[in-house]
Amino acid sequence: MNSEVDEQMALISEYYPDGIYSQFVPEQGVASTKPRRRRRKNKGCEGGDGAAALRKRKLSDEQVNLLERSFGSEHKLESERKDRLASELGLDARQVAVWFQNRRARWKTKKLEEEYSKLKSEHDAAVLDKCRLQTELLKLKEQLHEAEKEIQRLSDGFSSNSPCSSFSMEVAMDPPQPFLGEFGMGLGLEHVFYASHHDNCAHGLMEWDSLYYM
Amino acid sequence: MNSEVDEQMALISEYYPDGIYSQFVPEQGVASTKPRRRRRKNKGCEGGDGAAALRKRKLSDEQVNLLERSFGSEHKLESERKDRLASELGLDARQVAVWFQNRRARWKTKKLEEEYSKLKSEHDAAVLDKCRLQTELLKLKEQLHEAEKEIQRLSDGFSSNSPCSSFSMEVAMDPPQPFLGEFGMGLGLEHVFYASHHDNCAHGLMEWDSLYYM
DNA sequence: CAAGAGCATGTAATTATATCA
DNA sequence: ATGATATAATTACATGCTCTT
Repeated sequence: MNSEVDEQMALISEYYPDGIYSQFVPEQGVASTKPRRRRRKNKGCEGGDGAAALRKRKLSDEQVNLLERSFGSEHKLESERKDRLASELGLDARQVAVWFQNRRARWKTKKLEEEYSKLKSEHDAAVLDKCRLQTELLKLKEQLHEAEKEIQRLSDGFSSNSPCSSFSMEVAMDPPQPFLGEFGMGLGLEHVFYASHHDNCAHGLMEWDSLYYM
Repeated sequence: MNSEVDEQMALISEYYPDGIYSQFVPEQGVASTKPRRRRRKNKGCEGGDGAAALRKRKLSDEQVNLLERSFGSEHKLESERKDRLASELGLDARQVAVWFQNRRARWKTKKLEEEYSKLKSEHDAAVLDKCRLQTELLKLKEQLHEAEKEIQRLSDGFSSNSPCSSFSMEVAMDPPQPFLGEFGMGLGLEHVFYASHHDNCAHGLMEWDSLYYM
């Protein structure tokens, strides 16, 4: 019922005459100084089948499965493994190499996404923690203030002073002390600063969606 | 001296016989459930040039520039703009659409990387902040403790009690109070938890590099 | 030094699916 | 529902880099 009319339309796509790569690009006048071509093995038209050099897209599930398993055990691909896989799968060694390159790229992207999610949740937790700490801090300062008043009251109200007490009165009013010197700095991504993003509470809880159009 | 020879290369690569699309995918005996394909315009042979059906990879700088500018002003692409661009550039409307699709994908990836960097620095700053707060908190608790002792000493040493003082003695010993209920939850990426990663200080300052093989 | 292999990255195109007017 | 557009995933290719022979 799903409008899947499969009337013939051919998915081929590419055809390598294997001798035609004419250099002329008719329009699009560019200098085209040198037609130097690199590394263009005999790929394509002498593979195994007499069927003339048809690109075949979409590897089969089995092929993908094996490739995937192989990738799972090791991302790198040495010649030997490549050739073995190629013959096992009935593919070009070139295709196997390309597949691995693309797979690595995909893996990297996915990994970045995962890391982003992880970092995001950690960050949110940290921000919440900061909130909690700040609240607690405020409460403590208040209590300390009360305590000081109490002390003042007690020591003033009765005698003039109380000996053997080295209690200092300058509490709870210390400046925020800079503290951020050098740390694990400047190694990973290019521009990772410790810029004080002055994120007080209630900040930094947005979702990855909105920043699409920016 | 910077290997920036702009020899542009002019390589074509693909050749659409534009009538030959045989469907058979010779070897690779897989089930190949359905060869269904979609939408195969008459592309290629009606562009502007009389040169029959040559696919050229690598759009020219001018073409890319215009596309890029257009993309810059708006990521979406309506029919009208697409057709206009296509004719201005001497490209297929299909190619313009494809270019925009790919461009959006690229943009998204880049954006993710940027967001990761940004989030990372914010996170690091937050962790440092937490450290600072915890230090401060400890110090305050200590001071408060001292104050309590002082109060104890004062109120015990002299009279029995002091009136009009509602000072409570159970300070600085409050439990960490859970606090994380529901918040800005479950909207962006799939799995963003508020899992308490029990990250006390000195944690969470790693770089994006190591997690390659994991 | 040149040639070649492997790899990362960028780009073009295809396939598949979902969505919307 | 039919067609156009969007996204996501794939396949392939080009190119520049590094390292090795």
